Amino acid sequence: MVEDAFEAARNLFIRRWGEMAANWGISRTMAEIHALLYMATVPLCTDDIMEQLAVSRGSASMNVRELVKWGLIERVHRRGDRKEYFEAETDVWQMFETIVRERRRREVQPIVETIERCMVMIHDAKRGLHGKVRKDAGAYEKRFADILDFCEGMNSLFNLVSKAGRGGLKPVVKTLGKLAR
Amino acid sequence: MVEDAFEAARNLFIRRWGEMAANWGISRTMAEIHALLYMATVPLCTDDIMEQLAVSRGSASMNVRELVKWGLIERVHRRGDRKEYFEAETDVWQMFETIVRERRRREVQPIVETIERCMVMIHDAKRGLHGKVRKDAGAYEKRFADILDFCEGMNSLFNLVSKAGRGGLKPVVKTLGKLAR
DNA sequence: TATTATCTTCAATACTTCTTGAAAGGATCA
DNA sequence: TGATCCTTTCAAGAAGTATTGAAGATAATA
Repeated sequence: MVEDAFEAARNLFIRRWGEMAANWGISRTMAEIHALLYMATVPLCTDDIMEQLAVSRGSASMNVRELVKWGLIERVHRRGDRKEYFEAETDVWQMFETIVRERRRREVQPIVETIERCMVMIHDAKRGLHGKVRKDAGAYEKRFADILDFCEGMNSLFNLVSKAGRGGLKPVVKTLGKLAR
Repeated sequence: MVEDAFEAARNLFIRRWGEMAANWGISRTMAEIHALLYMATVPLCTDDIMEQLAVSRGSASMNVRELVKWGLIERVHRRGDRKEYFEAETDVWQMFETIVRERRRREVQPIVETIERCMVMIHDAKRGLHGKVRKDAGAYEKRFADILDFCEGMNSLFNLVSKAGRGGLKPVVKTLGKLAR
């Protein structure tokens, strides 16, 4: 039966998507649910998810909630049906933007703030030093400043790519291609 | 004592760096060792690492090896000293390139290959279908093609930014700024 | 209001990953 | 060669994460 080929392809993809996510600190099941919904042509309910991925109701519920919080899937209601259905964002570009924005906020921002604080600490301690110790202070400052610089650059880059790339990455890549030459 | 301020700042940074890494699927200790070496103004040996981070010899050895494999730190030998010392790459840009290149190879490539395979499966199964089933096949194909497209775009973007950005991200950001306007 | 359908929560448990420390392996020195 | 110093390995155990399933909460219906 041909539907088997579809399902095989889809399941293969779901599995790999989950494995990849696991390497990036995202729970495998959460990513599998995301992949399942991404591929689905109609919204799915909790029971669909449980059945297709062989996970418990609790797990499905938790992970779905997390995905909604991330903004990667949405709850959908159907008239005359008490069940909740879920639907994934299928615009890959939008997906990317959502993920990067969230991770930046949750995981990059804290380290940036910490480094800023570290720089203040070093700067304060530096007053009235001389010789080797002062030189060391300078080295520390440079290390911190370099990372900060990098973070700021990546930040702008993301903002710009995000704006410029809404219609696809091609024009961005093209422009940069010229620059690199 | 002023060195205390240096150490406090450094330790704060090391802790945060480790926490951040843990969110990205990198072992906390490995990241802490990396941060310790990144901040160090001289190469450190295994005993330094053990002492400063309070980890066992085994753990230090394992994690250091992994970092060398990633290309983020290097072994350094000193004349007249049997110990091995370690030194981190301190060019943040180079660090970024190394990390992205490695992760792409290890984690993104597999999913790209899987998707390509999935597309072939769907394409083969599609022959001689019609009506709704054929339409579904089309939907599947589009989902796969979209991700692939995105991956390819990001790939080129990274290659270009990588080339163009060696001297810092600023010119890249500037160029893209014009494009976005 | 009672009933039924559905969703959420959470303590117990299964699973995975990380760390330890001691033993074995290698290299250098006297 | 034997002694010494240092590194690597790995089985056992600790720590951290994810999953389950059933009880409790919630909401729609009759």
